Amino acid sequence: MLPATGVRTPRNGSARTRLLDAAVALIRAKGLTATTVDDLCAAAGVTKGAFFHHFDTKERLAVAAAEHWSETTGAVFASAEYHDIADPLDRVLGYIDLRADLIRGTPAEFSCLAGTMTQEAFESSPAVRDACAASIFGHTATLEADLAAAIAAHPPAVKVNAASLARHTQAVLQGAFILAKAADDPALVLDSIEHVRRYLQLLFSPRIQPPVPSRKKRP
Amino acid sequence: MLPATGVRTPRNGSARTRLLDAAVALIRAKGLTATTVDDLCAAAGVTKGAFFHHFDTKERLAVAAAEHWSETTGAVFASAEYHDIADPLDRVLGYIDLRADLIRGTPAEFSCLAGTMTQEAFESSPAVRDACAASIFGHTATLEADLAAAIAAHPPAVKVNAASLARHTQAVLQGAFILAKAADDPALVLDSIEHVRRYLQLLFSPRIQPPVPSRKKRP
DNA sequence: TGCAGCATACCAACTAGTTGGTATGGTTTG
DNA sequence: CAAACCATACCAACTAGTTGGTATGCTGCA
Repeated sequence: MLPATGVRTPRNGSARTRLLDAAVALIRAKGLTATTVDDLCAAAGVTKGAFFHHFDTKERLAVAAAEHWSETTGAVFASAEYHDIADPLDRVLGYIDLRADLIRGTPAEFSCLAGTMTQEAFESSPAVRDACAASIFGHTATLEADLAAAIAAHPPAVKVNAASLARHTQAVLQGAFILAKAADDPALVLDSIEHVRRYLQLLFSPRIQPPVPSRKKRP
Repeated sequence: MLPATGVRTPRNGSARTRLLDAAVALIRAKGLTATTVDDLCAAAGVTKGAFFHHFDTKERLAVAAAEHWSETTGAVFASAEYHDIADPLDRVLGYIDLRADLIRGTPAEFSCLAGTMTQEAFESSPAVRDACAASIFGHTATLEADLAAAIAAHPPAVKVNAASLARHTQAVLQGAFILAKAADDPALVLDSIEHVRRYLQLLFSPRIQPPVPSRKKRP
């Protein structure tokens, strides 16, 4: 017989997962500090006892939320179709186009949890800051491989670094999220995505007189 | 004789200005919500009575801080030397280089107050969000004129919009601030600045076979 | 003398975190 | 196999401290 207590679902990790999902949603909308433990409990449909059973402190929850965020978004990109594209540059552009496709709904729905939390935690909470950094730079790492391959396959006229380029794409997205929030207009994100896309195309497209490498070592 | 009460300086707007300066510093470091009224009063060396004499609510202070930020930073850019450069594209690049020069100290010292506050206020406080938007897009407006002139003087192969390009440069900066905060490394900002700089150069540099305008109107 | 520009003292509501307890399912032991 | 034992998951009520905000009074200047 099922107990009449309602929400009770003593299944493994139910309350924990609900709290993490609530954290992602609330922190993206209101920020970390403004999201109270009571807010989180109400949104997840659990009590404070449950909260502090799973997380020692609110800070620990924030760290766990960043990890949760990395896992869920990581899964989305890992299973995306652009990986199947043969040319590495096209793969990178496929990634860019995917990012554009994901801009739907309100800023709170498409913006980055890690980027949002970083602003509030970078000076006051090293643990949260590091978790955010792991999320952001863990993501750039997935792009970096394709960019390195693109550089090898289509050497740009200018010397560029794959890691730096990967980080730049993330910076553009993070910044575009801020402008979109300020203007309350998701279209601004698409604009900036178009600009990085063009930057990559210009960078990798053959230029006037590509400086033919003299190849002294092996004639 | 100076009163023994110490900090008393009843000069015009003294407490108000000190509160605004404190707000800029504290909010950039800790965020808006985490910065308490008591924090602000302590940093400014005034009491709560003074605070609420000048600002009805904490939200009003945040709005005033955004305006204060616009004024002080606006003055810096308005008096900058890059305006003297003849060529509009070089003027834009001069602006970019100035932004790079301004990256000194910690992220809390060089990052943007408006961008930081936007993240926390965009859903919960329209007044603050609008003040941040005014600050950010007011700044892009100053760049937009030079970009429009650059487009006219050096027509890019691809059709680009001056306003969109101006916003993109801000997005890059805002996003780079976030990455710098996450990694605790100001150099990441310089990296991204270098990328936008190169984007602009590639965009405006003559391409392979610049599509000669047919000029039907005036032969 | 009136009023801008503060200071002091205070408060109600909220905050993160605690306490003591219950329900449930698995594991050990007689 | 069942009773005893125990760990996990959760809950309701409480607390010490903090928060934004208020009420009221003082003080130097125009």
